[in-house]
Amino acid sequence: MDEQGRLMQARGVGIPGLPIHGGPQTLTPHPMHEPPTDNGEPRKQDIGDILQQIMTITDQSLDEAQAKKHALNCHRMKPALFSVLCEIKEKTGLSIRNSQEEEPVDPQLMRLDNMLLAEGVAGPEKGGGSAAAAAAAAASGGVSPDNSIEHSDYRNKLSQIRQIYHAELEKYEQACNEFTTHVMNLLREQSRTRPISPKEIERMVGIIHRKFSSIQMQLKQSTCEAVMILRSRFLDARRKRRNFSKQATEVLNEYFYSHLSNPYPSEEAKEELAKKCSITVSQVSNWFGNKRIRYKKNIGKFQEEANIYAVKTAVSVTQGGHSGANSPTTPTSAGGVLAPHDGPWLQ
DNA sequence: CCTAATGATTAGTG
DNA sequence: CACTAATCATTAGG
Repeated sequence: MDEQGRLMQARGVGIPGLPIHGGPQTLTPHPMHEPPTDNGEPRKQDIGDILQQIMTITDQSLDEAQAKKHALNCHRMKPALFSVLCEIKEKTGLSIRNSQEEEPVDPQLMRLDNMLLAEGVAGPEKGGGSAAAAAAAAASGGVSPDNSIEHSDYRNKLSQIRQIYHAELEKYEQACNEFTTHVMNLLREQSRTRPISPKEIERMVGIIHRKFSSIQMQLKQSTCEAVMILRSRFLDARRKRRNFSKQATEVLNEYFYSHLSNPYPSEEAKEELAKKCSITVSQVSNWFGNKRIRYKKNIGKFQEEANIYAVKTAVSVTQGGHSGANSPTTPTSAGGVLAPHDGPWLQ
């Protein structure tokens, strides 16, 4: 028991180089490396007393402790003692060990940052932002419908998200700075009454920053989510499908039925049709793909439509000169169905 | 509501 | 890569 008590005490203040005077008289330590100065003993005694007071201060009543604290605080040895204790804390790594400096730049955070940048949420201000967003849409979406009407809606929503994101980010930043200065002030304040090394403060600031950056990551993550939802809601044309204008379908149908024997527009023809209908080339291709398959699947259903558009005579199809004598008569005379049976594309 | 029409997407093919 | 065929998701209309 006695031994254990000694051990505990020794563990508490038993610091190499700082002899203790708390134990039994018989146990006066005599470190070998202590310089044999004449007045070494009184000084050691002095420090030992201070330490003893510090150790017992928690056992005392508040008022009494307050007075003792004050007395200790004003002791001439205090600064030196504190600096020594700070050094010891550093050396023993009492408060370190959680400083995995240079954390490997969390790959997930990188991913989020890159994505936000690509979406134009994080990057520079307005102009570049929307351009970046459009570029990203074109790059990943493959098809970038420049139908600006609904696109502006998308941009509005995106800039809304961005606004919120930046506001939140700034709020976090401010809160972080506030908290940091608060903690620093607190530590500085405390450093008058307990040994705190500057490095410790530095480390504390680092911890705070890491914590806040993890909060920031949450913000980034949810922002990314919001952008993704917006994307799928507005840019996925499948969801936001708009029928082509009457005029556009007219142009397309005209081409289709006037080239019924070979309804495969060349790339140039597609480009021209796209321009005329103010849609993209891919949309033209989609339209023709759909039209061909649906026409073939049920020719009867399209007869009426065919007759309407057939009044425009085919121009130079691959070689079909058969319909030369066909004059554009009144639609009522088209009771006899036009025969599209010459389509090799029907197999 | 339901259904047909319709533009877009996807898997599969050459 | 262009195309077909099937399918999805939305729109228009009864």
